[in-house]
Amino acid sequence: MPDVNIHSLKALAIFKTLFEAGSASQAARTLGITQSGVSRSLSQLEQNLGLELFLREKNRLVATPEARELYEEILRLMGNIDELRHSVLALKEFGTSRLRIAAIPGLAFGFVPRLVAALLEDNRGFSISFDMMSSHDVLREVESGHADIGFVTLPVTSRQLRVEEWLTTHARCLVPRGHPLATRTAVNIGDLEDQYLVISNQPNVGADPLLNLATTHGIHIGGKTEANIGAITALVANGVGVSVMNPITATDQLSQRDGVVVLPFTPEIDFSFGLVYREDWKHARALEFIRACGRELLKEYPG
Amino acid sequence: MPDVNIHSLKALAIFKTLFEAGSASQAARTLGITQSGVSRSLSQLEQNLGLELFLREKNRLVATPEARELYEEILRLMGNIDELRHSVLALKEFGTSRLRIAAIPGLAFGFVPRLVAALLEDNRGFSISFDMMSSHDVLREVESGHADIGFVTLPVTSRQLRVEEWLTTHARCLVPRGHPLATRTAVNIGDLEDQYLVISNQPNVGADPLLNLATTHGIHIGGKTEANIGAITALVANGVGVSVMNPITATDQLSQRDGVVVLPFTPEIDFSFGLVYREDWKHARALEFIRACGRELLKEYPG
DNA sequence: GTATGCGATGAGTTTGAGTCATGCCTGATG
DNA sequence: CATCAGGCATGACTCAAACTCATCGCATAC
Repeated sequence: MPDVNIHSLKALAIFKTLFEAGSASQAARTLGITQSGVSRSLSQLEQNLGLELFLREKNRLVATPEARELYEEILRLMGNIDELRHSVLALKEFGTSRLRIAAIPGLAFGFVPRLVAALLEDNRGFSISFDMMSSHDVLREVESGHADIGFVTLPVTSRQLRVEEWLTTHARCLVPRGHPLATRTAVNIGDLEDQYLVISNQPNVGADPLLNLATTHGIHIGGKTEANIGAITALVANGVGVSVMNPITATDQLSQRDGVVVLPFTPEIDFSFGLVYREDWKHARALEFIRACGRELLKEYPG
Repeated sequence: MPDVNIHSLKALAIFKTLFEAGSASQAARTLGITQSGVSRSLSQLEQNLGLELFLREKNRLVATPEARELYEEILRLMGNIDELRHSVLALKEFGTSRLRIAAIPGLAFGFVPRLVAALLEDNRGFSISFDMMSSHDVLREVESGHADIGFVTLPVTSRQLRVEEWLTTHARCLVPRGHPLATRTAVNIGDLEDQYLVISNQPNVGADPLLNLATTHGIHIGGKTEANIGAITALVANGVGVSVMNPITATDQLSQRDGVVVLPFTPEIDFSFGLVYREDWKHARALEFIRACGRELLKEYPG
């Protein structure tokens, strides 16, 4: 029984051109080979597959329904090969074609998606997987090799990972438009006396820097709502309370939302985030590219 | 710049074996060629792709991370090629590798799925799409070429389509266990006097054969619920009423459901279903195979 | 009838995949 | 330390597959 051999893509490619061209002569011209080459390739392919692909009617080649279906299958395969080709290009250029990213929620709805878009714009060959998780889990994922790079808030401690600071800035105060504080040019911790606060629900509850700051300054707050960082601006916009958060996440979320005023906040609460990756990634050419994209991107953020 | 050529699958296959084997000599043994052939193929592939796939360390080949990624990509591609191979096999055997089926709801939850399973069991190369719709829409889909074959209740009229009767039988009466009629050995239309009926909600409301029969026999029914044919046995099982339906659909639905008794019904209400396909499909080898599968399947249904 | 375009095919040529023989290197062994 | 075994690279060669060339038969257009 003729085993369906697919030794040569060439025969498939010739068939594809032939099918598209409609005649062997035309296909030959397109391919830059002779008509006899096409004719031979076809008859050989037919023999190989055990399929009659073209009827020879009145000295013309007429595609059979089988040829039509095979053509579609081949189109699919060519697409797959194209993907492989793209992967190879990414592999050449960046040393990898697969980039698994883990990031904290504060960066996962704006900054990292934009970074991913920028990366893909330069090379469609990248196959990217992107997960959002807590800073601690980001470290674990990168350490264990389940992710290639991670974005975390600094400082972090990890013996195994390289840590690269990308940005250090200060937290801003988010105030609903119409709120008494909204007309100020800056907000001080003292202004938050008796204010209702919206804060991020971090895993370590006592670690919220704003609450700690309030405590050390003897400020009594009016109450607090903990929420996922992705929902905080929405809560602020709806007048639930005021919040203090890093300007990156704030900018990401406020780009489409009105009704929130962003003000400087004192005393300064440091916010620092960066990139982590395993030791064995230190030479990956992709890193340099990611850094460049990130630098470019950060310019678009205030501060 | 070296254009990433993927002329030969052979080189990729050799690389794959090499990667799996870990050494060129072993790969050569596996492939039944010589070590020098593998060595050449590799260095050529590396040149082609412009990638260093193996480091030559102390006279051993050591895979680079790039090689690892390429290997995974190649695995994927090989899988795709395998799919193509299967399609070709289906194409050889049945003249098609794609089968688009449209069927009426009464057959869509049991008979046709089982038929599809039987087809796939014989040849995994089939790519099947299956839709459920009204008998009228089935005809339209097949006529328009959106579906290759259709299953409908007969009789149908279509100038363009070939119609093939597969089974003619008589409708049965479905009675909830515990119902006064449940102990009978057969049910006559007269027995339905004052009974609550569950009937299929066909598009043409006045066309329900059971209701028509009742009318002509002067039978007064206690009431009726129209329901999707897929839900009728469930309604009967829960004591909503009795129903009369074709034995194929009944069997399909009752296989996992207790609480319903199926009885012969008089006078006989004919039920006939069959296959429709376009003229240009009359020679498709797949048809013969589908018929065989169908015949086999029908044996498992009662009478 | 002639010209043109298409496909098939026998004969000849080119190409490149694979083999053979060989050399180099390294790590194990006694 | 000497030897040996196993692994990779490479120059020279071989051979089959792929392609070209030349030519033929067939259909259609003018």
